[in-house]
Amino acid sequence: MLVLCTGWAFRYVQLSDGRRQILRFLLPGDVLSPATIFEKNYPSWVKSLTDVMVSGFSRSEVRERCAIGVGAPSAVASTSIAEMRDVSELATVLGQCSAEERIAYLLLRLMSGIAARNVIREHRYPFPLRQQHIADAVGLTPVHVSRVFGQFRERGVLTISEGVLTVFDVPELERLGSLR
Amino acid sequence: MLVLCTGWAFRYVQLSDGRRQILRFLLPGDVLSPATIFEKNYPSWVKSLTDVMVSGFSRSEVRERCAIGVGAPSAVASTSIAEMRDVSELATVLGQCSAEERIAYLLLRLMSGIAARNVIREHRYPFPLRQQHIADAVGLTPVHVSRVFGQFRERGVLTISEGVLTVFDVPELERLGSLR
DNA sequence: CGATCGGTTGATATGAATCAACGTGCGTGG
DNA sequence: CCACGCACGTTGATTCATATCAACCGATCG
Repeated sequence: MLVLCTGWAFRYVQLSDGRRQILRFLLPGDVLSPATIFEKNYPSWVKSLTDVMVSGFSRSEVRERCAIGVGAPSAVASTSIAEMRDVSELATVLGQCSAEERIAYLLLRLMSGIAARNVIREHRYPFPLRQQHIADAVGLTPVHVSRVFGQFRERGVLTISEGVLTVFDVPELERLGSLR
Repeated sequence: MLVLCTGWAFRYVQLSDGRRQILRFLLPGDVLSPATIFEKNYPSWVKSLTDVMVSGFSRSEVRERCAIGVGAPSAVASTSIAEMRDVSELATVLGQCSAEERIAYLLLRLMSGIAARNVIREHRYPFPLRQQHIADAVGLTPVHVSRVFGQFRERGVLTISEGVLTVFDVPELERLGSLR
């Protein structure tokens, strides 16, 4: 079982015709592929976005700690649950929401993840994603992602530049991106 | 923990503006909401499609059996894994695939589930879904679902009528609906 | 200095949504 | 038994959101 220690990465599915779906962006502390806790050969593709450090627990180690019971069982359970909830939400967003809503949703999810690990001032979030990543995560074209960001900029909702996401209008972003 | 004994049902997410995403169709033997095995208050909506029978295991019962270890731990693990895989696949299909591909995918998934529980002859599958359900599952409009079915019919791929799905051209359906 | 990458922008095409009408079967109440 | 309403599916016309194609720009890098 691998855990991301520093840097950004993402887990994804690759179709043979080149399309890919990014299922989750991984931040420090995230398990690369929670399903492998239960099943050894669960196929799962991960790529790094930035420089990255990873550390590993063996499955037997995890099982042992679960047996002893020092919080490991609940830790395993809660990351599995979080995983389930996240993917279900993603499916819901992809099935039901417009381009704007999808992107807003993704940004909010990322923001809360980033904020949990960094001190955020003035709504400026470190943001290493390329528009291609966003496109692959929300099922849109990079050029359409660019257009949506253009609109967000014009409307004074947010900007991204030089690896920093700056949000001016959090309520508006939440209005669009929270699955009410 | 609730298990479906007879009949069809589905698990879904309801957004406050009326949109809903069907996450999974449930067939006999399926756990209504696997996440509740781990977390008591995991919110999860289920509706029945046909008349239905359900039976319940208490969480303590499950935990006990896991402790004794009569196959229960691996059963819990494998349904959780299957669940993860399914939702991830759904997200991938919703993010990357066209209307035809989405519907083909859904039908193939359902067919394998049905075939695992029934004797299927001449590719005729019992099929209680309304087009609205399909629409909510694959993120399309009911009228568009109707059009896609119309094309499938014209091309001699399949028909649905009177609660029976008949597939004439399985390879074509697989060409469209398997995430290669 | 040219090449490549990432993003932006415009023109156009296309897939799916929307709006609306219609048919059919079915249950319900008169 | 009939008439009506209603749910479900189909079909056509039109609109709208997003994709596609293409050109361009600035930064970065060998």
